[in-house]
Amino acid sequence: MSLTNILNLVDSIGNLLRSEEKKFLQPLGLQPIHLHVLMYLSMCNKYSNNPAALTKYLGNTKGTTSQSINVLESKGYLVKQKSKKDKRIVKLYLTEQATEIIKKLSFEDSEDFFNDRSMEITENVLTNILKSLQLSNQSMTFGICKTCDFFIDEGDGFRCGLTEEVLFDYEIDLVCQEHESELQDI
Amino acid sequence: MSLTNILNLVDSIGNLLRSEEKKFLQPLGLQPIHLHVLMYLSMCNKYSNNPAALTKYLGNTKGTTSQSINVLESKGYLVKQKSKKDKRIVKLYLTEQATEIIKKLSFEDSEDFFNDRSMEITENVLTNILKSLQLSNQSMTFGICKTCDFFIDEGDGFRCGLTEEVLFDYEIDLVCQEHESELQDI
DNA sequence: TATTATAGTATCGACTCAATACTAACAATA
DNA sequence: TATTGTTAGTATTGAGTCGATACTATAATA
Repeated sequence: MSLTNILNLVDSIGNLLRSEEKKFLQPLGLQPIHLHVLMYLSMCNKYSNNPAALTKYLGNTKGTTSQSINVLESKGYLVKQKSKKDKRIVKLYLTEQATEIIKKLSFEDSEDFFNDRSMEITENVLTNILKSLQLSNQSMTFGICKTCDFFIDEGDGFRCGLTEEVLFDYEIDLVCQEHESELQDI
Repeated sequence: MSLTNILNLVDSIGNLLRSEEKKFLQPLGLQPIHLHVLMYLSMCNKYSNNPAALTKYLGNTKGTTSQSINVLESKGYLVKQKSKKDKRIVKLYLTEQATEIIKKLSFEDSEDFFNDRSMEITENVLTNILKSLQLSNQSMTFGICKTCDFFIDEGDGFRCGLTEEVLFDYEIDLVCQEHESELQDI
């Protein structure tokens, strides 16, 4: 029972998921990287749906990211829109065509497969592993809004302590590139 | 607490590991796929260190695998050797140069980070997730020798029930392409 | 022996990716 | 306001991966 074992398992599951992804994407003429872009955009918030955040998330160069985006745009999976606040920034929005693909690839929960307590512990361990890896590599944390240190619950609503903006209910479960937090206890 | 959450975590950790891998591999002139080949060869047994098994494991075509192997061979990371039993089969062996790279990339265990019971449960849940994914996709299981249904403990030694061959101690922790097993209880 | 199946290779075109150089927009300062 | 530097993103090009196809060599089978 060691961290190495767990990381090897994570890697094996990842390999398998990617291998299955490939079979699914082939007929659509898409590459794995394109699906990762779509997945990211489907779960990130309004501060994080731009090429720069994608570049950090994917670990590619910005030129490479730019090309991946162009491919997806030309195939109708996303649309670009210049930010009005800062005209250098491009906002990326998924099309209906893209969200349908993502829906097909999401897993239906088989709740009866493991007991709740085991799932909870597993989720906690993995969350902490992810965070400690992110910390030790000085990479962006890209966590979920509501788990961020900047997140403020005002009782009658939510607010981001960094941008000072009000957050709608649906936004607090999305991934943010500005996410910051300490490790949780288990 | 759901399977989807856990798979998303697995995916995120996988993305991060790959992103870090890339930074490490860049100066060596290697691609991620090459590292996966080396990793696989470092943990597979004598029935599984051939291009065909690699092809199944990686989910690529055999032509693609052949090219990846050639790149690694030309850079001195592995050597080929024709099987004497079956002259169609090529055995792949890692060089010293390759094992050094793998050593650098393996994680040192930080045992104090999580408690043993949590780690054990996590490992178990992930193992079962992996197995059920493998089953539902009819993909090769590629499990560890000693967890295989063909594995025989004879008291004074070990044996493979499929090939009938005697197994040395160091072999029973290696990955085998012929691995078969049922799901474990948790 | 003839046929079929298996293991692996060679070649080529499509495509990804990194590197480089570039433009446009913003920010800071004098 | 003009200057300088920074940030966000794009365009181009060359190296290299990958998949498809066609191929050789060996083994298994009828």
